[in-house]
Amino acid sequence: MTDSPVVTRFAPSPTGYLHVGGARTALFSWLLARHHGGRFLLRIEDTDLARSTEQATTQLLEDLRWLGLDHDNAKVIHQSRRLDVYNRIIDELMSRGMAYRAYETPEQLDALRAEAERKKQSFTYRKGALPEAEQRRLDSEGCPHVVRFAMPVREYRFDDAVLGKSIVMPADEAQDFVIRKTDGMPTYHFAVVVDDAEMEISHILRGQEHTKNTFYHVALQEALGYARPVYGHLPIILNVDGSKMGKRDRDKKVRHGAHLWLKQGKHTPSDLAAASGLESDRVAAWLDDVQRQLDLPEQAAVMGVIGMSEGDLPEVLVHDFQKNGYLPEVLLNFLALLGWSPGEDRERMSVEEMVRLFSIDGIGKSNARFGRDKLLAFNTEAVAAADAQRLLRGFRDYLAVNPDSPLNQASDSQLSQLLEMKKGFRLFREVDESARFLFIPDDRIAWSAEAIDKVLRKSGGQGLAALRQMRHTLAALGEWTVPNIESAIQSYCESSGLGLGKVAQPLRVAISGGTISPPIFQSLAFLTQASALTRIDRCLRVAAPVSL
RNA sequence: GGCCCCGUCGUCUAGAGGCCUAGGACACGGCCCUUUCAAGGCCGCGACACGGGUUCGACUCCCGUCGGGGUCACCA
Repeated sequence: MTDSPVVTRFAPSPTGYLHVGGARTALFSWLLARHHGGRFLLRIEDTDLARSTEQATTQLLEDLRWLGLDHDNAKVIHQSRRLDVYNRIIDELMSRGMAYRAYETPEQLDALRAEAERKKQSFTYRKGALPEAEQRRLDSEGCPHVVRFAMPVREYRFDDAVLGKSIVMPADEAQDFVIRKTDGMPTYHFAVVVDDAEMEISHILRGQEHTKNTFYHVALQEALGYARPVYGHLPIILNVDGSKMGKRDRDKKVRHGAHLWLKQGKHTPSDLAAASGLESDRVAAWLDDVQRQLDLPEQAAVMGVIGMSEGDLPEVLVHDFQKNGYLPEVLLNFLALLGWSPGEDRERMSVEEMVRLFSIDGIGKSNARFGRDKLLAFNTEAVAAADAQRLLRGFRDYLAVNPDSPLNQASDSQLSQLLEMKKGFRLFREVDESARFLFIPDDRIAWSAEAIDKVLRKSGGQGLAALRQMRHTLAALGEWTVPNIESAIQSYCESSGLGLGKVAQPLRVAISGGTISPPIFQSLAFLTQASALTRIDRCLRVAAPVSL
């Protein structure tokens, strides 16, 4: 047992929203630190100038905040602001002859790689390709160059805490990798090693795609005299079908929906562009090329036009889960289970329990598929067990990222009332969507043709007849309360010999426009009597224009 | 393709040689409840990738085959 403090970190590159893979890596690192009473630090790896954005950083922080994965460094570290540190160390390495300038252009390197491939050899870059004199000449001319680390050619190995074994790289795979790019920025390999050492990181949990990089990092650590942290490489999270998970899946789904919309409505790509307020060329190119992706606002615009909603898309970003109405602690619980188990049959855990039970030993070695069914079930349970305050807070978090919902006008007590009415719901989105009709003006209710047909006109207009009767009964009601409404409707059912379903459904359609709503008595009571009657009258006009 | 990692129900997993006629969860199927959507109750279906070893004994150890994934950047 060592008593040196456990310090972990999450070090995302700000190139987009946080996705579930990243969230799980963050979670495991966070759990490890919290379990040992250590520290969890956050660092932004923004050394790729072209791809990093300020907005992504903001969103990343917001996603982590929503998840509740708090970091212990008040000041988040940005690598792009530490160039002087990296350059100082790189200069030092060069003066020690452990790093050198290299002048090949990307094209030249491509050619070398292609040649190696043709000879069925693997390409490894090693110093010495250039005669000493030539190297000096180029150095003195100040041509564009990268700096490479002269990686000592020998076997490297490290112990992987997740796999529970040591991983070896043979000497012939050692190569002089780039540590400073032509633009003067350090590469990931270099910045990561320097920063992890300076931040005194003790444990690094990261995705399996980094396994091979670890040998480079170990070599650098040895050259710089840094301590080696414990490494653990996490298995990958895949789609349900076994393919690699990515944001692309959502784009794919939207494109598919767009093509359907074009075909069914006999629209052209420029119609779509015009309707969604985008450039026609861009939309057309996107439709034809599966490699292209729309950015988020564009995606939303297109979805609006073709009638797709957030719930139709597979969630891959943490933000998507918030937007669809999951509780963050549920996402965390589910993500933790994807690749980690506390043993025995333990599954539903609060964040505190996960902290208590977490250990690297419990992390699995095989890739996991991300199935949303179980997550949904977890959320349903959690939401049923949560107290009113938690639900209200969760609902507000949901509404904050769904600014278009009319429920944003609702008061806290109204929201709590809806949550109570919809007991048994799975996602906040369901509560929202099924209750929106309660918050829009009477003259904005749009009746679904299908609902009117099925519930009101079918069976010789039985539904319409019931609705007309109920209109009178409800109009005659004194006090507009749930018990009064209920007893009025119940007694009508008895006297008419109709089942409650035959009466409730027409009413539901009349006041909501569709066939899904919170329980009917409470929905009616939520509206005013006048409003309910207005809606019924309008519905009757819409459904039976001839007979009126 | 080279190198590396992995392989238990459809999915996530428990399992560290006899506790296993392989446990749990979700999904699925059936029945019940029900004013819609949900929720709930009861019952059920369902896996150790394959082939060789080692052992008195293998889901557990070894080898091979097959399958999946990762990686081969001046991206992280």
